[in-house]
Amino acid sequence: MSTIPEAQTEAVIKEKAKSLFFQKGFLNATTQEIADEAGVNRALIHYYFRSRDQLMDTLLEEAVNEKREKARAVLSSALPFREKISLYIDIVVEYGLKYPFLENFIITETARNPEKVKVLCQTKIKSSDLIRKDLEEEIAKGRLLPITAEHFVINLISLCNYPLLAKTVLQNMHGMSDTAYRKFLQDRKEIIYHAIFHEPLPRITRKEEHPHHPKPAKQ
Amino acid sequence: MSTIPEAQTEAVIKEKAKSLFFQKGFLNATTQEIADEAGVNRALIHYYFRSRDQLMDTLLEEAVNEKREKARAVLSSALPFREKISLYIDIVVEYGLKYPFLENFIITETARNPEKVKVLCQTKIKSSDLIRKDLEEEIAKGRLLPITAEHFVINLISLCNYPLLAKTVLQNMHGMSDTAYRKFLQDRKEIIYHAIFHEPLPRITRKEEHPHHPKPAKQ
DNA sequence: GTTTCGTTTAACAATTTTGTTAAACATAAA
DNA sequence: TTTATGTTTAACAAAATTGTTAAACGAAAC
Repeated sequence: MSTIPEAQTEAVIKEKAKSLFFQKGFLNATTQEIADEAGVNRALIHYYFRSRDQLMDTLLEEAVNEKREKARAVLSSALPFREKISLYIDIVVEYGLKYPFLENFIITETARNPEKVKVLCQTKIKSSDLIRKDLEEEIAKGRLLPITAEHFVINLISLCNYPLLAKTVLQNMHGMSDTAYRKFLQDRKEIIYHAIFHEPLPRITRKEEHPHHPKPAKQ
Repeated sequence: MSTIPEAQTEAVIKEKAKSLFFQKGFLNATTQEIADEAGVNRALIHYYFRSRDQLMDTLLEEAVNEKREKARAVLSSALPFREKISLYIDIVVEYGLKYPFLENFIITETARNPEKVKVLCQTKIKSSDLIRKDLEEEIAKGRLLPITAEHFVINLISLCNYPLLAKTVLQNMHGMSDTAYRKFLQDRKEIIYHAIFHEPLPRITRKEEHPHHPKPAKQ
């Protein structure tokens, strides 16, 4: 039917474009540069995505959905509140390590095109709504100082995401190698938990703990 | 000598370009768009700045220096530690209200041109160095839970800056008008102080407190 | 008034970038 | 082998963008 059907050119283009934007941070990459990265002819980008803008929209939408799903999965789980948050930090930081410039991309694209945000957010279940009940219970039990769910979540994502956004600056300012920077972010998992709850991470550090497989529990 | 000498075309271009990049968040603005914003002929941008890249470099350098000086002024003052931090939050948030996309610009430009960071940071007095002594004293006196100066500062600037970076997204997600967003950031001053020190802001809120005039004290 | 000199402008040139298209290509079906 | 169909390519066209330049302009000095 088609040439090299298993290569899935469309997916390759998206994958390499993601790499270019989200990992290498080249937010002004041209269609030619994307094509080069994917090792395909530039016209294929138009063949599959019609225009550069539509490719960008696709990438943006998928990225936002992916992040949203990650957040939703953890925050709406049945885990105890602090376990949830701990897991959330872990996942966001790990994800940020993989795609250091994703947040930057989201922010830049939405700034360029503010009406695009409405489409992205209209069906969005806000993270703050997902943890509001838990949070209010914690506060009622006196286990946490009063704070609104909105500010709580924004504190959390600020602490997780800013060091990713500022990667280049931080790395140079503190003379960190790439491995040193990774270590730095690993350390931050505990720091963030501490800043949020004003107490150390419970028990063992949870570096390898987040599940890649469905939970065994079901009954 | 010159046409409209008091107009200071060069300064107007820089000012309007700053407005375009830092306030409106149009990070891909062309020279034509900058010229239109400034109400001048596009060639003047080359006349004064030689190339688009050099204009960008100038803006970037000035922005970074301005921010650095603001931070340095507060953090190296003789105020008590918590006063310093409180003032710092106030200034950073206010500055962020004025230039919501400045951080974004810095991050994008340095990502596009990583060697530019070295020039910007080589003489930089790190904020973490400015508060290290204070911080260690606070910790030694048992008034603050142990944390490194680096993480402390990064927590602080993360909490201050991320909500500015994510302005467009946050505003749309929570359906905030511009005034509601300003109010939200005002509220955050206290929230941030609270997250950092695990206790409420001392005494009166300090909305109008930061001095625009030199301090009376001298002797 | 004219000269001078820095500033401003319009017009031009070169380059980059996006988007289109017709032809070439490869595979599967006939 | 031929045909049909979806994919890929090179070449082209159009638009956008940057950078240059010669001429126009305007205020101050002569």
